[in-house]
Parts: sequence; C-alpha cells; structure tokens
Amino acid sequence: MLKEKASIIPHECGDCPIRHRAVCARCESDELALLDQIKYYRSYESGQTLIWSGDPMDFVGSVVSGIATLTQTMEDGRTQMVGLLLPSDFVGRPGRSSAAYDVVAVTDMVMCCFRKKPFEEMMVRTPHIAQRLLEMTLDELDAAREWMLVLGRKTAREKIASLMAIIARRDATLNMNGTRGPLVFDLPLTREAMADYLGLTLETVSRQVSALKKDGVIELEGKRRVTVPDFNRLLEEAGDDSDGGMLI
Amino acid sequence: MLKEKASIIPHECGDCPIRHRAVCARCESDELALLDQIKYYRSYESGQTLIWSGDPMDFVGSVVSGIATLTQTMEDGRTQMVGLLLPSDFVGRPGRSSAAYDVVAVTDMVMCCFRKKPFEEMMVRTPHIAQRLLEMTLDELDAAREWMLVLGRKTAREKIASLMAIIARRDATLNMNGTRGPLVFDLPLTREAMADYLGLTLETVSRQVSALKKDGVIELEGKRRVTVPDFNRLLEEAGDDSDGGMLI
DNA sequence: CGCCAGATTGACGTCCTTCAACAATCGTGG
DNA sequence: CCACGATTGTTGAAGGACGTCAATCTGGCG
Repeated sequence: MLKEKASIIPHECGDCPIRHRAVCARCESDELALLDQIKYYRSYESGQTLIWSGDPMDFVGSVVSGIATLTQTMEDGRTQMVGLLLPSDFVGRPGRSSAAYDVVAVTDMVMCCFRKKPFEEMMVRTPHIAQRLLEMTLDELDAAREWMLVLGRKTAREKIASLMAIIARRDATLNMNGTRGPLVFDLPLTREAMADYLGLTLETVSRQVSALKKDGVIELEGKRRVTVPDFNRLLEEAGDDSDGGMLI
Repeated sequence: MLKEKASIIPHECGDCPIRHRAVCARCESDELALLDQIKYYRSYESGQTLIWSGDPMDFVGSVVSGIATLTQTMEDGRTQMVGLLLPSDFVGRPGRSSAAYDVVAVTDMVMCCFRKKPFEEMMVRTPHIAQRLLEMTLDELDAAREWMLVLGRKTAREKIASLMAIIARRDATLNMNGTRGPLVFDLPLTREAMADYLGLTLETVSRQVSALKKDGVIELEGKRRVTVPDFNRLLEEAGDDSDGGMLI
C-alpha cells in the first residue's frame, strides 16, 4: 500500500464523523467550543505503538478513524489483547498518570486528542462529558465481561465464530447495512492478532478459520475478506443464543 | 452454620462501614441526606440468587457486607464468573432496565439499595455520585481486563496462584494488615466457584491447589483457611512481576 | 449413625499447543 | 521483468495440559 503522509485534518466538530458517538456526544455547542480549544489531531501509521504500558500519559482522546488494539504482556512474552479500539472509542483514563496497556495501531489512524489536565478540569465543570464517559465505560465493561466468557469457556472454534460475529455486527452498524442477506467485511486483524485476542495460538486460529470455511459457515476471498451467508448459523457456531440475533 | 434471621439493620450513613469507599463516598452531608431518603436495606442468605439475568431491575445498590458473584451462563450450562462483588461494590447499571448477569450471594449479605428511578434522577443532579461511579467503573474495567489475561494466557497453576494473590491482597487491604509476615485468609469460594472464576473444572482446581500446597507455596488448615508464607513467591507462581508486589 | 454436599484422587481421552516445514503474498531492487 | 527476502498464513506430526468420568474420602448436620 502506498503510504501518503496524511494531510492536515482540519475537522470542525460539527461535521466530525464520530460527533454523535464519542465522548463529546452529549455536549451542547458552547461546550463543544470549549473542547475545540483544547483538542488537537494526531495521525499514526499502521503498526505504530501509540502508547507504551507504564509510560506517562499526558493526553486522552478519541479514535476518529482507524483501529487500534489494547494489549497486556507478561514478562515471558505471552500477550493478551484486552480491547479493540474503533472509531469513537475513548483512549486513556482521566485521573491516572501512566498507561496501563500498550496501544498499537493496526491500521493507519487519526486521533482527536485532549491534553489530560485541561480535559480533567473540564470534566468537573461539564457533566455532559462525564455522563457520556460513564456510559461508554459501562459499555466497555459489558464488552469485557462478555469476552471473559469467550476466553474462559468457549472452544477454539466457538472463539473464532464469536470474533467473526462481533466484527460482522459492528461492521453492519457502522455501515448501516440491512440485517438481511449475506454480510461481507474485511478482517482488520492478522491471524496473530486474532490469536492474541482469543487466547489461542496463531496455528489454531488458522486451522479453525479453515474449518469454518470448509463447513460453509464463512467464505473467504483472499485471507482477509469474509462473507457470512447465514448470520444465525454463525451465532450458533459461536455458542450464542441465536434468538437474539437481531443485529444491533 | 446456624442461620439467625438478620436483625433489622438501622445504619446511619455516618457510621456505615462502606461510607468512604462506596458510590456515596464523595457525597457531602446534604447529598447524603437525600440518598438517605431513597435508600433501604435488604439482607440475603448464602446461596440465594439476588438477581436473575434478563429480569427487570428496579433497583441498584451497594454491597454493605458479604460477598456475591456475577456470572454468565451459556445455553448448554457452561458458566463463567465475570465479577466478584465485595463490600462497597456497586450492583446494577443506571440506564439499563434489565439485568445482564446472575448475581448470587456466596455468603450471607446485606445490601444498601436505591430504587432505580430516583437514583437516576439524583445522579443527574449530584455530580459527586456520577463522578464516584465513573471512578469505580473504571476500576472494575481494569480488573476485568487483568482477568482477561488470566483467562486467556495463564496455566491452571498460574490461575490458582493469581486468584490466591487477589484474595490475599484484598484481604490485607480490608483488614489493614501489615505487608510483612505470613498472610492468612479464608477462601470465600467453593472449588466449583473457583473453577467458574478461572475457566477451569473443579477437579483441575483441586489438583492445582494440592500441588501449590505440596510445593509449599500455600498452607491449608481445613479446606478453606489459607496461609501464604511468602507473598512474592506466590506472585512468581502467578506469573506476575514480583517487583510490584508492594501489597495494595 | 448415616446421609449429603464438597473435595480429592486416579485413569484415560482429547483439544490445543509446540515444533517444523512449506506456501502465498507483497514490496524492493537489480 | 523476475529474483529475492520478509512477512503472513497453512498444514502436518507429536506431545502435553486440561477435561471427563468415576470411585473414594471428608466433614457437617439431621
């Protein structure tokens, strides 16, 4: 892929693509104006580490475009992904001075950053920001707990199906696809990153992806483009209740 | 154990044992007075299910005393514990009408409950509550992510050691023990509950507990009382960096 | 005492990892 | 253009960690 330097990104908050989902979602226009004064954009290239675990964090921010991973590493090198950061997701923790996890870009990214101090001061004064951040944090906690079930109790095949279901579902909401007909999406993750997410080895991931393909649960174009002909079938394979398979 | 009916529990917020750690921790006395008007106490017996996943939730609240578990169950019966609720922990999610997990008492418990509607209204008007809830939720998210590493990447032996370390550490902070000398605590969980927490079978839990005992990492009095002669040794067995083993 | 839930221990099977070789894809440079 | 090296992915064989099934033990309580 040809990597052009990302041009300056002069977003007005008004037409920001994540305006209605990010931490600023509930802000009134006067509050937005205040945020505007302390915000700045940064772009990162695929593969770049935005933040190293343990390092001081002088900013927080929102993912505007692109995807990043949140990972934890043991001394002997074993790693576990503990979060997948998508557009509108929040990075960093107000009130904490150093980062708890590595944050790594898996695609080229743009972030909307706020210096931590001013942001924290603003949080105290504008409840709309704190309210939205609470809501988002509760959602993340639910997602983390759902993932605990996947990690603790599901088989390798079910883990792969679960991951596909999550990505498919998210892709459908982002792109406002209808709930009918086959779903098509690109895997944003390498086999190794999938393994780190699922608590497996990359070989097992590869084998189980091939198995799901052989059994017609998914179809592959190249290594990354996935088609799901029957979403409920995928949910069954994930061990999920397919009654709730309403997408969204 | 003889089960006496818990007597009525007429706490004044002022001398509530969780006053300084619960969701009300930052409230001023006038705010506390408001909370006082909408609060009520409930007690539960060991083994009782406080909340069934999917059921409507008309209250939220804080654990005053005792311990409960948060669990998720698949259709075929596999279960995964996704949280351990200790005194001062918050139960329920403002803004959500039905429960996402089963909540089960593992000891006799007392809860300080708030009807959901009034509590939600109060959250909007008193930022101190929302601030504290955000802080607590962020802590829970960190705990959940730490547990994802345990579930995804640690061996059975490391999982047991990790659980012991967490319980020992928490016990030390609750009881204000010094950081030196052997730690002694009671396991609040059965082998089966430990298995559900760790993503193992109860047989594997039993075997690994025995192995840690045989290797002198822990000592047992009966099935539940545990002594940890060397906490750093335990952290090593958990695969954790023992440099950070400062307790707390 | 005898029952029962919780816990331990053993034998055996299997799912996943480990180690290894190899294939596909892509970008780079001669 | 094609060779090449690097990266990513696939596939096979063998071993091990954990699960499953089952027998036995322990302690508490009627």
